[in-house]
Amino acid sequence: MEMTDFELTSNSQSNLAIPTNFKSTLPPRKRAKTKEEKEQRRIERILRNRRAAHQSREKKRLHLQYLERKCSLLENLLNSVNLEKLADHKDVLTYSHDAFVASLDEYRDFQSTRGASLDTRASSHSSSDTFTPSPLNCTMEPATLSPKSMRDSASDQETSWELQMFKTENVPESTTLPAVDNNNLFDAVASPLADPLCDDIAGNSLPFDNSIDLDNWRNPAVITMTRKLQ
Amino acid sequence: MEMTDFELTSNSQSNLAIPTNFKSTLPPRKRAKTKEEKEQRRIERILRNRRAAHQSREKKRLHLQYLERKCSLLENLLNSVNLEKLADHKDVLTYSHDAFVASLDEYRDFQSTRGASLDTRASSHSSSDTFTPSPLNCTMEPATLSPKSMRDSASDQETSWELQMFKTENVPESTTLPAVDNNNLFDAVASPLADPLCDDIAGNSLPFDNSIDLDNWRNPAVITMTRKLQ
DNA sequence: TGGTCTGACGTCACCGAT
DNA sequence: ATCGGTGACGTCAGACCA
Repeated sequence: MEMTDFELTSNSQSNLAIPTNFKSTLPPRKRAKTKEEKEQRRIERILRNRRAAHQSREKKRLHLQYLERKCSLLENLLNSVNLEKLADHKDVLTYSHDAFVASLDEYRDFQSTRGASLDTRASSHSSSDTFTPSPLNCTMEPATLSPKSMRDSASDQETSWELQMFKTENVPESTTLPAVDNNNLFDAVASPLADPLCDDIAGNSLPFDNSIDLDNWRNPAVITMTRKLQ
Repeated sequence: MEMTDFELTSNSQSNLAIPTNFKSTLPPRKRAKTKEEKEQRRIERILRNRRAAHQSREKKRLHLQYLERKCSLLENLLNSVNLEKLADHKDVLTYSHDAFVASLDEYRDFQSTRGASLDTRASSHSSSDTFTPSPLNCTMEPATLSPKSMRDSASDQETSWELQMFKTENVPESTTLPAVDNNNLFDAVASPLADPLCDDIAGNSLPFDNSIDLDNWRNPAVITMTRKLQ
């Protein structure tokens, strides 16, 4: 194949260490004349493109994350109002009653017809490693997720918390929380939700008056549930 | 390079026509002995994997499409009610007024902090089934884009779960969730998590105050649960 | 023309399940 | 040990922009 193998020795492998700093030694706006110049241009372009691809993937990933969070928040909001009653309060409807009902029907229809469920593997990943709590968060205002606020804001009777589990590098075993078994946890989560986007689960089989939303796509899974306790 | 070029002639190119039908001529459960057998196994695996990758991509694409549509419908629905007025109609709120306002604030906060401007570039590439996911113009630091964690790849083969809690309030002791019951999804999920977590919070062993730098690189693989109680 | 960006592909590494 | 699924990567093709 020969592949020019000039200096692009990385035909198929990770080639970690993205060439974030490489300079073109060629004049930027000049027609390449020599075969060699052409080659160098080509190679530089490939390097740049490699980097661009990386950025593009990252952006896409963030976009996905954004969409998932947005859906989650929107559903939360939606679940905190009684839609049936709402339909009769004309004064809170922006448009007509019919417009509202139409939107609502469209959404419900979408939710019911749309399979959109993927396998329920929920790959529990790493059977024996540790829960290491740590504040990630890009998306939240510091004030919003301030650890203080969850400790001493007893003023509000509304309790809402979110847990996020995410993969990170391994940490020493000593800090493990022994009681929790990841596998069991995930199995417990995944198995009842074996079938599709579990909007109907909230409806009948489980004592939820709110929604559970299992996102089977993400590895391992994103589960959003809302429940009204007494 | 020579690359065995047995029958895998497609080193780098599209090679449309996914081999949907190929049969293994090798016994399925037998140790490969011959070099040739091993080679054939390898090649068949590569073909199968090529196909699997295709499916996986398709699935991901559909999921993205699903999320976009869902968000869109939810937003439609939301836009058809006057949220300000709604907050005062306690009879249509599922929970408390505060709960509703909290959800609303959370959503608005999210919307404002996230750029959330999709450029809605009408793709000319419409092949009638391809959906272009409107690249989000996410506001992020330049550092986020830089391929930082590519460097510390020495340890990235071992991952563990991290658990994070954000936007949370005090959970009443009386509502501490009982032991895991497979029929109760929420309990099954929450109790293994809630107990150690709460214990650790009480024991202040969770460094919620420090902000660990966000690993933007790895997929967060998120479990998110939201629980509301009145 | 030159550039970037992104969809799609094929490959590999890794994981869990079998 | 083998297999399927998937995250990540690098490459190419093609769009769009300078």
